[in-house]
Amino acid sequence: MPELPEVETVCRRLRPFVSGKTIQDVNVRDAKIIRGHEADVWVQQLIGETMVDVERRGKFILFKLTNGYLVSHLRMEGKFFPHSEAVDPVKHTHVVFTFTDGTSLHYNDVRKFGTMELRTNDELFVTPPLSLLALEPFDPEVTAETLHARLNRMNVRAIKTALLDQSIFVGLGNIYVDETLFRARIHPTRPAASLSLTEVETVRQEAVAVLLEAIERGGSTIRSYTNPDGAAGTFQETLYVYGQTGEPCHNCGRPIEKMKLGGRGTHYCPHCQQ
DNA sequence: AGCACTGTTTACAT
DNA sequence: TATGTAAACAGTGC
Repeated sequence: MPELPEVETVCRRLRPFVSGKTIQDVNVRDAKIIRGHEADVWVQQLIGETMVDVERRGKFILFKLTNGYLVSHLRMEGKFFPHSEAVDPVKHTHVVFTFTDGTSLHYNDVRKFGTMELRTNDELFVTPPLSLLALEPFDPEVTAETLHARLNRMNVRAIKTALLDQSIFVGLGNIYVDETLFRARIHPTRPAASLSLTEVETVRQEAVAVLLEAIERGGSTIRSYTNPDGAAGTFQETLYVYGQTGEPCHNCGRPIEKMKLGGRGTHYCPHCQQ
């Protein structure tokens, strides 16, 4: 489901809801979601903790606790739903946080790919998964020079595959990487090492622009994504290539094509992206 | 009915 | 080491 803009939207919604709330109980209905601890041990560590803030790093949600962090990744279908009144869990509700004020936070995940794990303050950024991430895409230290140098070290890897690698560039997923490469007019199969410094700068700028515009629009709802209020995003209305197979290209009018690259559906304009 | 597809990541084989 | 493939799971659409 979510790429960086969707995760940012979720964090913005959850922040005012959970901040300052103390965890009274946690009901783990499917332990598969919990990583690093047995579920009962994990629950005991959380009870009594107060959620101080909600932060985002890449596509990860960081619930800042009185002691340490709860790190969560939604993967394909994970969703957090805040509830002000008691609500019964539904079929795909796997974790329920109940706060001392009677409100609750439900984690639903149809495919059960999502994860939650605890980290101490000291561990947070020096242990996986966060230690494996490149800098945030909006960080001024992410420059064409550093990115170009990194991409140049690769042998045959396609630029799309490289940009999806969160250790190289953070935040893009399958929708936004296709949109980025269309806007940059770069073919997704171009070897990453073949891009000039100028082309890398164009890609970087377009990636940042796409991510920021998508955040502005509350993300993209293609099939199942909603924000924690159940509302859809609107960025899907402005997609140029993702899911636009056969539709006319906004630049040249020729049909958008779809191919398979690295196991992912890949949308592009064969004329505008040479 | 059965197969291919899905917004992610990573374990494993080569 | 780096890269490609399969797998985790459930649902949808052809």
